[in-house]
Amino acid sequence: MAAADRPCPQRRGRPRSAAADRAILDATRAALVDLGWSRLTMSEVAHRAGVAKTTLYRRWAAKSELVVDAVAVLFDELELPDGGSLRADVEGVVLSFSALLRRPETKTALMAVLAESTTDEALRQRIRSAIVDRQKRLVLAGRARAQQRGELPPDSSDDGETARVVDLIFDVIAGAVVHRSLVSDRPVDRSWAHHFTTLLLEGLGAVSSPSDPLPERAAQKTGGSV
Amino acid sequence: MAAADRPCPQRRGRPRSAAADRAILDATRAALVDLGWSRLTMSEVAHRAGVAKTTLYRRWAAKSELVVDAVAVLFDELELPDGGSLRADVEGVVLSFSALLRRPETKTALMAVLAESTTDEALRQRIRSAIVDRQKRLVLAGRARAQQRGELPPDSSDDGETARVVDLIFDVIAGAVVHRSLVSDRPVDRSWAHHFTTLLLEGLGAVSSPSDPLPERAAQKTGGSV
Amino acid sequence: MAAADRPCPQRRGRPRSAAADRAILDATRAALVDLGWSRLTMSEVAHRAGVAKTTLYRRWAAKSELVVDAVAVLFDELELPDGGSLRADVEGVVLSFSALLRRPETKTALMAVLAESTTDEALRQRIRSAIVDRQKRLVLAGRARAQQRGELPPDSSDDGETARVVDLIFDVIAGAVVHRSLVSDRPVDRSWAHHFTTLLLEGLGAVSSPSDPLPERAAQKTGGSV
Amino acid sequence: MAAADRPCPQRRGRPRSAAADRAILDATRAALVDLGWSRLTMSEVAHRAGVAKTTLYRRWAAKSELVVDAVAVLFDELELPDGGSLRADVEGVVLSFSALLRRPETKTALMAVLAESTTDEALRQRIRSAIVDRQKRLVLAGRARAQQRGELPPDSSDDGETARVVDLIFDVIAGAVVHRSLVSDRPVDRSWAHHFTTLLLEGLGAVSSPSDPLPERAAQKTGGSV
DNA sequence: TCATAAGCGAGACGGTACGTCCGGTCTTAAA
DNA sequence: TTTAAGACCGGACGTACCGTCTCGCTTATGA
Repeated sequence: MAAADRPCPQRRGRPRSAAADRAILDATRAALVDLGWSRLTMSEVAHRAGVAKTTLYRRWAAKSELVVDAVAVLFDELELPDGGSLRADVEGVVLSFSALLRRPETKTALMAVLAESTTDEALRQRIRSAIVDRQKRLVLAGRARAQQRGELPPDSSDDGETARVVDLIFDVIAGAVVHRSLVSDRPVDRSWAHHFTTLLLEGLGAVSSPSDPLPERAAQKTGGSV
Repeated sequence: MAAADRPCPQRRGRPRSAAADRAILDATRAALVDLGWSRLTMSEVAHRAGVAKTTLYRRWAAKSELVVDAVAVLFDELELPDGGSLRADVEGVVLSFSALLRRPETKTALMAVLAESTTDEALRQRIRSAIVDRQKRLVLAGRARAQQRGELPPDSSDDGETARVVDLIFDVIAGAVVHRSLVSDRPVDRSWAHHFTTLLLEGLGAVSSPSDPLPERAAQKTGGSV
Repeated sequence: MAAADRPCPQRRGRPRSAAADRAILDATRAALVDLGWSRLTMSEVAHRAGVAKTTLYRRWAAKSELVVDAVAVLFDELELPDGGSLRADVEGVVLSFSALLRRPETKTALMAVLAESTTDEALRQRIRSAIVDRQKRLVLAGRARAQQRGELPPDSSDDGETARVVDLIFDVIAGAVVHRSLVSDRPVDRSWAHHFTTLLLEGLGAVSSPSDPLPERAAQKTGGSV
Repeated sequence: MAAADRPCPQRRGRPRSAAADRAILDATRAALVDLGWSRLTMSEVAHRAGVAKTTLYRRWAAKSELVVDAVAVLFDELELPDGGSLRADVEGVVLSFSALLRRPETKTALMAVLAESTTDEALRQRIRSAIVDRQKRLVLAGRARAQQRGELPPDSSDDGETARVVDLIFDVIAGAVVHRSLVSDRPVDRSWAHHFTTLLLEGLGAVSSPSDPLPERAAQKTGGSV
């Protein structure tokens, strides 16, 4: 993203240092771990990266933009290994997403840049394109697999309809995990993931009745049917 | 909350001004609207409230604590009017919660103090006791009504089980609305509320099939059954 | 001078620290000695004085104003001990003025603030009122003594005439000493002072003829007559 | 001076552009007029000259050296037209020197480089050889003419004695004019030049008595004898 | 009743970080 | 090799807030 505004491969004068780019983003993540968002300063990042402040400001206009780029790559590491069933896939993504949110650099950074973005339209777009919208690929992948398995009906002919459903599921899964982790501040463990998945797949009735036992670990491995 | 640390009803010397308390909280909300979180300063609040900075710091140790108290009262204004059905109640709370999150003072403040709280245990507790946990009353009320109507089975004899379910539903509803509003940055309108409620009540299958039409306004008023 | 803008002895709020004033001016002089003008920084002065930069800027808007006030007091230490004759008085003031200009804090500061003042009218006035005009007292004192001794005719009845003459003598003496010391960069010693005084008192002819021997030290002590 | 460090008339590779030299010195003078010394930057000079900063630093190591070279040429333009008498010659040089000091590029530059030179021996020598010592030619010329006219006795056989007198007169004339112009900040006009010359030629007594009327313009043209 | 204790507005205090600017060096491609 | 362009590191700039402090003053008791 930092390099996105280079109009041509070689303009004139000395080109920007790619090593500096890397060092800055690494230093930003390290500083986030040590200091959190509010005590993170541009000076500190520059110092840790062995770079002058001007070099930093040449690339990123504000702390929030720098942090978005620094943590975006971590979200891209999320994957959706095939668990063999829709339930297993949902539980898997819930657990791996919550593991990501437990990392200090992501949890402090994510909420902070979102807060910043409420009064900064450009930042809002940057967050969505660099972090949020990219993760919908996980929902799309899980949905496609479930359709192949016959667990879900094939795509509607209406593309808008499909997008609406994907967005909805994305907001519900991501929102629930974020809220549990960072707002309610309680652990997203196998048990919670199981009950959440039940609610998602079967609705409120299924979790309100006392008949949703947490399966044995062995049982989970084979994957429960929907 | 500001007064919570008074050791006895009346110490000695001049008592603290209640008018100052009010003026400060009002000024904080107004400044949040105008400036957002990151440009909000203690000096600005003091100036707007017509109060010295010392008066402010005598009551709140940090910007984040002040803001928590200032916006907490707004969350307490959330209510759950009886919509006649579980579906109507859920849609109602979704829409009124999202309306609250559209207010500039809440949306900028909520994410910011949550971000702050990731590196501040005391603040985390303050947020939970002043804002988050209080809203579970809405889930409890809706659930009780639904049980009275027979839409949900009565409480399990296991209190832990009940708390688990209430927490889960709370995280799913609140998380989905917050994510939709502040992260995906898309509107929580009647249509979205309807589809979300369908997902919550009936599970993934119900929203994936093309048979979940948004009812007419009139139809919604009478409330759809589960 | 720094305190000159206090409208009343005690306005409101915490009064400014007189100790800080003193520490800053002392630190400025010390830093001038160690660093010279161009490497002198506000940060360095603040650090040496054990004072925050804000405290500095609250009193002085710019480095040049600070330095003017810091060195002005040194110029006020110049005195004109009665040497018994006009010649002795002139030689005395030449030597003590040149001694002052040999001090590193004055020689680096004086030219620098004068340079600054060429593009800053306010600074120009500050320099004149704080440093330059005050030294005319030396010319006035020497002139009065010489008149008492009968070495010079009494004041003209025309005040403008008197001021004109005083200004002229002041510019010639101060200018010659400054030029010799700082521009030509050669020493102002007893010998130079003697010949300069001869020129001043008797005119060009007296120094151009080879009949102006430097008197013995003993002879100078008793003071040569004009 | 800029070219003084060329080891041989034609090194190897592309020769330095003489046009760049001229453009840089012109730009320096122009920038001095517009900005004064302290706001003059190397970048600004480079930009105005249409030259890269490297080209500038290849020729001058520091701002002060560049400025010395840029203004030195202006001082070389001073001349001493024969006024017919020693008095006329002195008044003439006083007025033309003060006219030079009224130019913004000289007045701001001269004091600034002198200030800089108080902590920089190399610069001090550069200033003396490029600017100061060259002007003694004016004193020498005036003195020679006066000797030819019989207004002054012929040179002493002692060369040191002669140099001492020339230096003294130079410091007195230049110092007085600089001090009047830049320190006292008052005009060097015909009247001041007349009284100063009287003091220089006849000594203090001549200006202290009320008998030194400013001659009519016509009278001055013919030139008063000493 | 009046001393005492705490509150109050004001604003100076020592700090820290800001984002900008400049100095002087280095690295490109072109000449 | 020099040139123009411009990125690089370093560091000072002057400003803005932070949270604390020191003032003179006010307001309620409780001795």
